[in-house]
Amino acid sequence: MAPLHEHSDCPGCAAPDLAFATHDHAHCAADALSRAEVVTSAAGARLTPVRRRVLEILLEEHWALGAYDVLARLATEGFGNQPPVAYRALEFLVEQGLAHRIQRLNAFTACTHPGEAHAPAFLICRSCSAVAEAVAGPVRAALDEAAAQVGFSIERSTIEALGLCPACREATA
Amino acid sequence: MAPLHEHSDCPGCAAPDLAFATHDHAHCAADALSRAEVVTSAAGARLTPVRRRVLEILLEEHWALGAYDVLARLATEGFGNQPPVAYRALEFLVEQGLAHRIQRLNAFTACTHPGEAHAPAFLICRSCSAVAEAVAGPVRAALDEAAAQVGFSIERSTIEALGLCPACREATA
DNA sequence: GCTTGACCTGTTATGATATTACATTCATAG
DNA sequence: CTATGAATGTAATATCATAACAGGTCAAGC
Repeated sequence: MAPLHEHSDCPGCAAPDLAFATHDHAHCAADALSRAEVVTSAAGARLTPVRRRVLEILLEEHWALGAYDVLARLATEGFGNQPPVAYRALEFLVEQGLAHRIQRLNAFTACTHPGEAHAPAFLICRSCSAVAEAVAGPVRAALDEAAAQVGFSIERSTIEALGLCPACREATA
Repeated sequence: MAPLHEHSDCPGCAAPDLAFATHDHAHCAADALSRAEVVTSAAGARLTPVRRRVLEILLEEHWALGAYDVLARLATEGFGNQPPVAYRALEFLVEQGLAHRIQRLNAFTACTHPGEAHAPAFLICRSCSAVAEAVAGPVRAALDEAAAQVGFSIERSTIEALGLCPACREATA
């Protein structure tokens, strides 16, 4: 799929470490939303009000939200306030590649590169909680290689790192 | 730390894909236990009865057990039957590098290479539930490189792959 | 325009995983 | 032998997740 705008025009969108870089976040979020429209309609799926709203909520910040955090937001806005409401919308977004589940945090984050095929790796700052999607190609390749050596075939992978983002490392030092 | 025996003498222990290979499991488990004694005493820690028993339970099979599974076993053997009993022992084993937590499964597995420094990667068979520790050096190196590119410093990493082990892939085909 | 069927949303209820707080027991250094 | 810190036991509760079913929405085809 072609990007909806030239990323080289957009300082921030071009960065792999989007979440850690200062950038035009309103643009970043609006772009993700419009890509979401494209992705879902191409898949013959419907980006309904709840689903769209959940994505908007995830897009507000570059960190991960628990399902119950999302649910609380939804409830104040007139949507249902039972867990399945949030879990179903989140599951849909993950299936469509519009959001990711962070296993370490039992939480969800909006995808910063929707519509682009990628097996993501996540960098999670333990100080400010920001979550960035790293360039995962080489990591995934190394993992595939390790699996191939023992005859294991990988279907899904979880690659997450916990540590300090540049800004927090700076602040700590 | 020097290994407690020559692994080249031990078909199975030499394999990186121990969990997927047929091997002398009694030996494998006994070896892990004796290494555990060494590791804990070297660290000035105590391998108490509960802790030792939890490790033995994890060592019975090469798959991951939930904290409540472990707890149920402990309870039938006269140990406490409240969650903290299991969680504390498991936490201790993880701290000592004698067990690992599998984030994807919310479960724990005995380490197959205790006493050897390693940032592990796990291969989880979705069919037989076996969990193997893969050779993770190159994977971790690639992840470190990706993190370094954006100035992120990694403290802990989670690398897990879900798929089919050689035997189950064979059986499915 | 009606029907029908698929999908989506909402709710109840429950299950699964994990932690806090505090009381008690145990091992060991002094 | 006793003081001390570590380990264990227990109750209570917090947090995360799903099963099962009822009702509503919407668009395709008649």
